[in-house]
Amino acid sequence: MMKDHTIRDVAEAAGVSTATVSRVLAAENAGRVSEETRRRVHFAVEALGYRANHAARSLKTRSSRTVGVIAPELANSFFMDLAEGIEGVLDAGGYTLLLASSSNSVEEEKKRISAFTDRMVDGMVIIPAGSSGDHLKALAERLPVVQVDRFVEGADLDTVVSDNEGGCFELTGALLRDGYTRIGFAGGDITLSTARERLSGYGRALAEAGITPEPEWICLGGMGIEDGYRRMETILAGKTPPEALVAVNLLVHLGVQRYLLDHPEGKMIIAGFDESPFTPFLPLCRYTAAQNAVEIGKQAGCRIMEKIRHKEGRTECRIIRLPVTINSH
Amino acid sequence: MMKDHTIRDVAEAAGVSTATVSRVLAAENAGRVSEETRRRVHFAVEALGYRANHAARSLKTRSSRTVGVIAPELANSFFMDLAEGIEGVLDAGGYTLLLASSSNSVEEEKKRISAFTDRMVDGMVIIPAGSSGDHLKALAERLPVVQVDRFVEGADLDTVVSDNEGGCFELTGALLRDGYTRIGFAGGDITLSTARERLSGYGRALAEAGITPEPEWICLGGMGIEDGYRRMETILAGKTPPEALVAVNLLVHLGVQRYLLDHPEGKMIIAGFDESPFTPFLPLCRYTAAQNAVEIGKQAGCRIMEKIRHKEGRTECRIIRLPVTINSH
DNA sequence: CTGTTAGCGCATTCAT
DNA sequence: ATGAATGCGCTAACAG
Repeated sequence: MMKDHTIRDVAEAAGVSTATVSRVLAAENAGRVSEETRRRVHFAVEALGYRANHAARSLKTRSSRTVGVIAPELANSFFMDLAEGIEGVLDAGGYTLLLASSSNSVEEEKKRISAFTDRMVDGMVIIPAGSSGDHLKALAERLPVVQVDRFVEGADLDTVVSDNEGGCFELTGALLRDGYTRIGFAGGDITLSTARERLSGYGRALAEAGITPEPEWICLGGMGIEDGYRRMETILAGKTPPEALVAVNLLVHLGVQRYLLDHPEGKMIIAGFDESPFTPFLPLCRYTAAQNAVEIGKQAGCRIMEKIRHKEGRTECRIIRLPVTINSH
Repeated sequence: MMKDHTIRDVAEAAGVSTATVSRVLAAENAGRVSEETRRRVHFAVEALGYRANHAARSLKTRSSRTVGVIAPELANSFFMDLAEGIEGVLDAGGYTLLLASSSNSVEEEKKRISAFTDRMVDGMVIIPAGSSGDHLKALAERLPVVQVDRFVEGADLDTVVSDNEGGCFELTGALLRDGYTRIGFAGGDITLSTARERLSGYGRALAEAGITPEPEWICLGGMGIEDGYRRMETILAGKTPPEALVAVNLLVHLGVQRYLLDHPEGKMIIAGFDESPFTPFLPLCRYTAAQNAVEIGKQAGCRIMEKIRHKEGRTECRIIRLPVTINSH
């Protein structure tokens, strides 16, 4: 087994000083070194199987060539598609991704942020767990931050999100064009910007059609499967239940369909935000608004890399909105 | 904005030496310090908002209190359930999880491993991307390693996996008890231990029932949705297609059902390994074998923590097999 | 273009 | 029980 070599070993093997080795290895920056020396150093590195000590480098440079990503949960393919999009960009830029879960809790999110700053990540991409963003604002004073998928109040940060309002407007519009007028909204947690924006798009579509929805057609709350299930129960309990429904996200959509599967007496046409490989099997699903999660991730990855590279201070923060695709089934 | 304080600042504020601060902060080990001093140090730490420099500590101790997890892909809820199981255990033990994707490539896996060792992770949990495991074996010489979900050849490593053989035996048995005798197997990549073991369980069930499957009932290959789709095409093209089918995993299962959705003339009852919240909507699905991914993760987390704590050298490696649950639909 | 030197912040002997 | 001194491996001035 090959002992761990240090930069000094490489220096000796190549017959140069450690500073020279460091210059050769320090990226393709302007560390002026003769071609011959460079070659010898590289050779020694190969021969010894040298790997730079990351901790020592970080200690010295106060940078770790990593960016931290915090998602509300790991077991959510939308978030992970996002993460993979980010990872691709970072990889290409020689950066490594650190991934952690906030378990949908702002408290946990704060802990993760601390863990990441302790590890001297050069930047962070965050899918905020909640709506309070003071800690994110404070964080952004210290290092590059990009928020994705969701907004947070009171912190103007670089942001990459889908066009939730427009998407839900279209989704609702598709149902309207099919002739439905009594359209409900199986909504979500309005402390999340996504849920608010989607509700807003739904509302605008109805308004433009001159329709005033019954209050009991609109049902808000959590955004999990169980929430969708109970939400459907509530909506069907109204006097004049809607004949069609817009679901705020995939999980609520799934819960809604599960309820309808268990209680087939309730008929309903559904247009749902988000898509999945399983969507073709959801019997009541008529339309979906597909987000391009990987692309969101890529954009976020590019943005964070830009900010890191150019050490952008508080430049005006950019907000990127990506379109969604309406599909019919 | 609060400047970053060092251990020296804390020492001064508390009127002690840096060595003492270090002793107080170095976990709850036997660093003998008087209660009074300890109190003063803690107070100073709080007052200054001191956070130890992780890089410096790692450089000195050659440990980072992190464990790396490598999954073949992030956007796979089975792997991420696993990861969350691991994370829970690590968290409780004061360790941090680093997560990376090998993109189903052994080459990428090697790169990730290097990135992790560079970062001085104290141990690694790996879902192997392929069947070649020399690099894993070599890795295990250097630090604690646990492989999960899948086996790798030629490296005896600590392992946590589901009872794939038994699960598939039961799954097939359930179909047999329903009276089906012509049962096919929409299998997967037999370089993966999971696919091999499941095939084996299927074979044993048929053998015990005295049934010899037609060769064309068994179809192997990739383990994605598209693979399942094409696999179904192949299986139905045989002279005497089976009347029921065991699907090696969720993705192949999904692909199979998608084919059958597009070609309703093919009838088929399906028993599939793995489950998902969408399973109730798969019309042809009769049985599933549900793995407890979170539990696998927990076990793996516990095992890696044990090995790290006790600096277990090459103790005999333990293989943990977790049962799966057969559900009918 | 290259070598010498001086820390980065911490844990850890070795004294006391 | 505590302090002083040393060095982990690396990069960044500063010289030459």
